[in-house]
Formats: sequence, structure tokens, C-alpha cells
Amino acid sequence: MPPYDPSAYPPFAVTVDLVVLTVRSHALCALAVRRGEPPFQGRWALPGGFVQPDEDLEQAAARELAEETGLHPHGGLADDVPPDRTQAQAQSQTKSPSQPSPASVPGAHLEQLATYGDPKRDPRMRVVSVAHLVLAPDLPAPRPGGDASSVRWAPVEPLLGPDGPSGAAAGEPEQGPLAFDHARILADGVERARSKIEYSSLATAFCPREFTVGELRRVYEAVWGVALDPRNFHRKVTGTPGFLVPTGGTTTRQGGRPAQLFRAGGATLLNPPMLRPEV
Amino acid sequence: MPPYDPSAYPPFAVTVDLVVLTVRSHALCALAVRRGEPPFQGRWALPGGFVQPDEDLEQAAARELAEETGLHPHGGLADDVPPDRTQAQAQSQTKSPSQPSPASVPGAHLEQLATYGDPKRDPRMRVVSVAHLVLAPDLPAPRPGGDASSVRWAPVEPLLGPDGPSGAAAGEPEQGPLAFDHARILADGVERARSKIEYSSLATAFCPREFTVGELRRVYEAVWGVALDPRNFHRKVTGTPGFLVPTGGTTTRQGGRPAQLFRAGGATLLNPPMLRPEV
DNA sequence: CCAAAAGTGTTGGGTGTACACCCATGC
DNA sequence: GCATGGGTGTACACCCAACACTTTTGG
Repeated sequence: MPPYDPSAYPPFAVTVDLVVLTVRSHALCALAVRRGEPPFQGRWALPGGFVQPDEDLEQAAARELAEETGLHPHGGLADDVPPDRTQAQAQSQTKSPSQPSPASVPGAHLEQLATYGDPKRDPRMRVVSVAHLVLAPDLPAPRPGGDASSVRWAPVEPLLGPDGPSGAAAGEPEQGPLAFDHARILADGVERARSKIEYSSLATAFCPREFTVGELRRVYEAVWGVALDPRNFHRKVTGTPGFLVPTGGTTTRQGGRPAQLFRAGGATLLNPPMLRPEV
Repeated sequence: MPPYDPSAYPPFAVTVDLVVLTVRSHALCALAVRRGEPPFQGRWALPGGFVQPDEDLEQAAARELAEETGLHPHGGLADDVPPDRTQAQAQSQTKSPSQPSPASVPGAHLEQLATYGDPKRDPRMRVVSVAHLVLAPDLPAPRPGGDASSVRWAPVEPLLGPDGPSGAAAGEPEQGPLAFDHARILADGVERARSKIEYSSLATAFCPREFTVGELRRVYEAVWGVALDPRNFHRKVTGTPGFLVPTGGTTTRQGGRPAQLFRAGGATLLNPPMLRPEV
């Protein structure tokens, strides 16, 4: 390291940005907030904010998630998650069936994604942003909190197009592409999610606490944008030890023959992995 | 985002730390520098330094690598690498055989690893460090540069032990575990390298520009710490299109029957991946 | 009865593993 | 000749893709 002289180096602002993904009506969606002030006023952006002097990066991400979106997962986030054990925490918590939660949010997943520090990424000053990735089940519409003028779940496909969200429904006023370099951050987050569900059990983070094999399959299909064979998928996931734990109950909420309900098991890594079909 | 008032947030220092890995005499080694001043004076640490106001994070990592260690890879690092194309750059550059370099350093690989921001990770002030991972071929002993009092290649196994480098050779004065949280950063970097050579062609970044299949196999064996079947390994790597390109030459530098020489091909992803044996 | 979704059985092809075996050099 | 490492052939097991078929509900 060079000689230590803090005053010789101009200050950096450090923020966290959040790529919050969920699956809604068969499509992968990301949480977006509308910016209330310049720069990029009126444009959609990823939720995020400044890191406080006394908090860890992951704590800052969890706090921002709760502040700006009203999301208050009771066990996996926003509280006292031990750092660098988020994954194990999110997995193991679903194993205790004695939680007196009527409709509480099951274990969402939070992990660091990457850090973006281009000198010109924010026109106001030098900002280094540590992006985090959150995988959440399908939630009721988020209520705006903090200073975000509005919050919505936006399908990721239009946002990832090369020239902004051109797939806007008629009558919905679109505001151009995402602010700052957030389109790139979102793309990195989506790519991470797509590859991580191949070799880990993280797809269950998109599901409610109890779910069917078919619902889990629709998660894979939405995230990957492909169709999977229901029979082989069923054999695969039920045959991987520790991936799914049957609860004994059944449901017909998808129609057809009643389906077994499962919870996420303790396994976090999938051997062999789920194979993503060629695109 | 909350209302914007830069002065309301105390400044963060932003640094880059480097996990530089290579394979030397059948062992995975990391570059370590001895700290010349407090805190942790005399202890070994990862190379690193402050990000300058006008440079990108990846540029800062490349500059620090050159400054502190004397490493001057001519094509892949330290110069005008386009950000977020490092991998393609490192791969494609080996395809132009017309470089007039007598013994130049082939394409080392540089990528962002993770960011570490625990409020107490540096006792002096709040420092957020963006760690980068470098995979380099076996190089001549690095010459110290900058203010590092000494530099060495240290086998990673002793450094990763739970209680510091206890595997020191007799007579070599050891200085306890790595400074700051660098043991954890190194562990994350090693784990990233171990998993990435499974599904990418990055193991060639540890090899000289021309190498044999056996040399590549010894890279895998050193990084994973396992023994691989030479026959199946040979079939596997030569059968993956785009992974290896024969140069036509042969060598007997490993003894035995002359072996074909290869360069890294254009493929960056391996389908199917190299399978790491159960440990 | 029919549609829809959940599950089970079976089969063929591809791929990894283990290991026998031959090849070409240096000493 | 012999040791050393390079390279090929082959048999077996396993896994996955494809698809026929049965089960259990709602309308």
C-alpha cells in the first residue's frame, strides 16, 4: 500500500443498489422505483441508497429494501442476518414449521452482486455502488416508502432491451431506459439469477413457503424463458436429496389433480445441477 | 434514493485489493506483500491501494498490480483494457500469433471478486475495498515496486488454515495470519478460481502461451488439490471444440514422449464442464 | 365425459470413469 | 533396456430426453 494519507484522496460516496427479482404471472419481474428528483427525474431506477457510517454493506442493503419498498421479511432480511450466512439462513429457516406467521414472507435471498465504480456513472460526484441481488416470492404490491414517489414490479425483458423499455403497454407512460447504469446492473443480476438456479436450490426463494413441483417448474420456466418437460422435472427435483421436503398437504390451486405441497429442504447445492436447455 | 446531500455522509475510502494466483511447482500460490507500516506492520497482506479519483475500479486494480509487484503484462492488463471485456480480451489475444514478444507474459485474467465493507475492517477509518482476482502464469520472481518492502509467492494452503500460516518452513520467520480481513478475501478468491475453472477455459490463464495437455492437467490438479486421470483428461480437453488450438510444435520439457503444444482457443465457456472429483 | 394438471414407467443415446494398452523420447 | 510421460481403445454405469400411460380433481 502507498503511504497512508487519507486527506490526499478525495472522498467517495458509497451506495447500495438492489436488484429485487420475483416471478409474477409467469414473467420475471424486477422492483423499480420512480426517481423524484434530478438527475434522471421521473425515470425508473433500481432501489438503493447511501451506506451509513456504522453499518455493513449487507445491512445497508437490507435496510434500504425495507425503507424504500415496505418489504419487511420477518426472518431472512432487514433484521439481524449474520453476514455471509444469508444463504444458509434463508434455507434453514423454512425447516422450522412452528412459526406463528399467518401469511408472512418466507425466506427471501440476499447476496452481493457486484460493484460499479465508473467515474462518470453519477454526474454529481464520484459514487461507488455495491449492487445486491434479492430473490423474493410473489408479494402483494409493494407500498412506497421513504422518498420513492412510486414503486412497481416491472417485467425485466423490456428493461433489458438495447434501447430501453419499448415494450410498454399502450397508455402506460414510459420514461426511457433505467437511470444511471442500472440497466447494466439489472442485466448482471438477471444473469446471476439465471445461472445460480442451475446449480443451487435458490429457485425456491421465488416460491411461497409451501409450493408444488409445478409451481417450482414455472419459476424455472419464467426465469430461463424456456419450457421444461413436467415429467422429467418432477423426477429430477423430487429425486435430489434435501432439495424438497414434503409437508403432507396437497392443493388444487393450479387445477387438475391435487399436487403435493413441499417446502425447501436444507440442501443448497444441486448435484447434479438442473440443466438449462439450449436457447 | 433519500434526499441528496453529500456533506451529510462521511467520506469512505475506496481501495482495491488483489488476489493474484499462480501455479508454482505443483502448488497454488498467491502474491503477498509484507506491510512496511502500521497497522499490521511486518505482516503479510494482499497487494492493493487506493482508487484514484479519475479511474475505474478495474483500471485501479491493473495499475496497482503493475505498481506494487513489477508485473507488466503487455496485453491483458495495466493498459487500456476495455472494462467488462477482460475475459474476451484475455482469450482472444492469444489467437494472434504474430506478436513479436520474446518471452512476454501471455494473457493474464483479471476480474472483480467481491467488495468488503465491514465498518471495523480497517482500524484507521472506514475503508471499502473492491477485491479483484488475477490468474497469472508462473512468472519469474516478482520484483518489489512501490513501497512494498518485499513480495513473494506464498502457497495458499497454509494461509487458508484456520489459525494462520502454520506451515512455514523452518528458518523462515512467519508473521502470523494475513493482515486485515485478507485471509477471508483470499479464501473467496481461491474458491472463485476453483469453481470457475470447472465451467470456463480460465485454467489456461495459469499456463504459458504454449503449453501441453499435461501441463494444463497439472494446473487443474494444483488448483483443486486432487489427482486426475491423464487419459480421460486428455480426451476431454482435446474433445471440447475451441478450448485448445494445436500449434503444430511439440516439446519434451516434461520428459517422456514428445507432447503436442497448444494455445488457448477462443472458447470461454466449457460445455460440458470439467468435473471436479468428490473430495 | 372432458380438460387439465400430477405423477410413474420405459427406453435409447450420450457421457463420464476406470483401466488396459501402445507410442516416443531421454538416459 | 527401462523409466517417464503422451496418447488411444474399450467396457460399463449412469443420467437425461422423450414420450406413453395412469391418476385425480373441476366443470
